Amino acid sequence: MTMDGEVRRGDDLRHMLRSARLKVTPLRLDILSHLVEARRPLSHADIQSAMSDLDRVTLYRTLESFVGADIAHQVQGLDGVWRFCAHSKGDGGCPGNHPHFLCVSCGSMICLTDQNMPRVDVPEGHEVEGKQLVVYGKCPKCASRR
Amino acid sequence: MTMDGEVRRGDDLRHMLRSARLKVTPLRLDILSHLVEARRPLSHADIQSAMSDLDRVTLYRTLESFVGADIAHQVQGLDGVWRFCAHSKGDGGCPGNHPHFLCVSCGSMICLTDQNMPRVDVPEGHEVEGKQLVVYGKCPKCASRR
DNA sequence: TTAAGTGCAAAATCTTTGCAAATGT
DNA sequence: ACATTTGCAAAGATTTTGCACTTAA
Repeated sequence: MTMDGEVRRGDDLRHMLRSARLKVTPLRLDILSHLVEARRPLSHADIQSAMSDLDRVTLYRTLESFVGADIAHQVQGLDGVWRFCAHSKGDGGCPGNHPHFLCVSCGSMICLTDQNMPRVDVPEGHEVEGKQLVVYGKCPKCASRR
Repeated sequence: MTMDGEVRRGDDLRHMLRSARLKVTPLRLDILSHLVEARRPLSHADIQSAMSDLDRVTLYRTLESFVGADIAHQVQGLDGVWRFCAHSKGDGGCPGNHPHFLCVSCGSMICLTDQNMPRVDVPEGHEVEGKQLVVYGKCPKCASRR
């Protein structure tokens, strides 16, 4: 990775936070960076193990602020675990609303950004605000080693 | 409700449990009855408040046994709360796999049994075992009282 | 300067585990 | 009779709250 690339990336992260009216702090840059780099939804545990001495509570609040400021969204699979995905634009990013795939064996989740959310009809009077579609099964790794 | 209806229903419940190779106990009949009558997914809390002096742990295990024996399925919305729905056949039942609607305001959930699950393409090598689609928004009650 | 963010301790919840007593088949 | 199921107690895990200290703007 070039130095230019790193600088660019850092600036992007700062910009994401600033335009979301969140203060730019080292910790937020760090957490956001992890989410963006991952390019897939990460669980609390994923982030914690990646950033060893990170306070649990602070992580809860940071992720909450990201979701609230709409620079990330949260999804959960059948396992009840929340996973967070940054809304990075362009290049493999995770911009909008799309289905996710969850591996029930290893717990990894990926975004299916090339798929659209289906149209669903709801009974008269119901107001739809959004949808969440999780496809679950085995990822290639877990499917093969069996 | 006629006496005949009640007798029939009780027999149905017994039959559901028996054919799932679960022992027929008063408690299971009671919990299953609630799920079947509700005709929509009920949360832990829903069931507990409906059955005042019910041991939490026993409820966990009972619901687990229902799901394991495949006479109920579990879904969760964006709120991270598990909800359980009985697989009662026919007449408004909740037999298969289908989308659900969750009211983000009051937390009630309904089955959209008239809608099919969408087809979703996953990347090469991924094995799909199932899907979960939750549409969220406001139910008619919560949409109107605003 | 000051409103927002962070770290630590502690509380409140939620979920699981172990085991003895009760119960369906 | 015997394997299941249930209720209680207690452990474990997860999530939230409060508050003093620090930091970005």
